[in-house]
Amino acid sequence: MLTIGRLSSESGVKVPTIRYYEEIGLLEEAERTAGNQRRYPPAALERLRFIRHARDLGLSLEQIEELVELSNHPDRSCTEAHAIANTHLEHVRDRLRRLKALESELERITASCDSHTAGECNILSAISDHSLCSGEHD
Amino acid sequence: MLTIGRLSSESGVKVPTIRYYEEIGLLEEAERTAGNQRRYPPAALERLRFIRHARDLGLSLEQIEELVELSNHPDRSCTEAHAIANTHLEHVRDRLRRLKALESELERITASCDSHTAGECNILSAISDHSLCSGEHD
DNA sequence: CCTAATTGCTCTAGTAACTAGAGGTTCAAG
DNA sequence: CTTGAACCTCTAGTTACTAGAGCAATTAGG
Repeated sequence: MLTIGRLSSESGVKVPTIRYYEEIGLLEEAERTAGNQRRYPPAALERLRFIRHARDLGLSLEQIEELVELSNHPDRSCTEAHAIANTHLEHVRDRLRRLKALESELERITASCDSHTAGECNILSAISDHSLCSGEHD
Repeated sequence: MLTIGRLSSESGVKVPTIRYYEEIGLLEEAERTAGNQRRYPPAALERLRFIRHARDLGLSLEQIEELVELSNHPDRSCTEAHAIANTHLEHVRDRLRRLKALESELERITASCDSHTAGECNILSAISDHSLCSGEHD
């Protein structure tokens, strides 16, 4: 059985975050010692690592909850898992596209100014003026 | 003088958001009619468009506040504006890098599964298993 | 001039995903 | 048995809004 601190250091998820996950029902409630402290079975570490990685991948807690549910029922179709992953991939690609447009625009903006007083600073006017943007962003 | 609704539709910023901006001091307090409704001078539209565009560029309200401050003092050095824009550009490039790593990983994950039950679904195990990731992400 | 529809007002509370801090308790080592 | 680290609960704060309740003002049509 692991303490919450141990679970935290092994999973890379902070202690208050673990308690938070329990609170919102993403993590099963832990057993308690006589003194009311949480003790976790090794399986909790697996689960937390799963959650952690999925978070790193950018999935929302809601999506993760669905995946956790799914892995609790190994007999169910994994179509949902595919759907979640694919939807997310679409999302990521979309963000990539918009970030690239953004990068060019910021490059243009920062390159456009070589003055030294705010009054003639092109950065300020470039930010005001959306019409100069080449592509659309966000 | 513009009503808040007009200001909203011309700027693309929603009405409650405009009130929120006023509340946090990002936008000057508007004049009021005898009946307590806000009325805005055309300059408010300029300002809101600036804010809107800066938000679209991904700047935080805090950063925007600095820029607004700066443009209120045209005599001051614009070094700060450069710093803000450059820092943000760095941020964007960083996110771009990580999103690309993410894209490859998601591609790998979704391509890896052709089963139909959650029990043998590679998506679920791939998400558990960070060690398969090629690059680091987030 | 009156009425109805639209737009406006304030206030509270909710969202995501945590994080920070207060104030107190339990545990493990020496 | 004492001490100090780790634990507990609870409240409130973060960012940038959004939603809704309940009511007041404005504007267009008749």
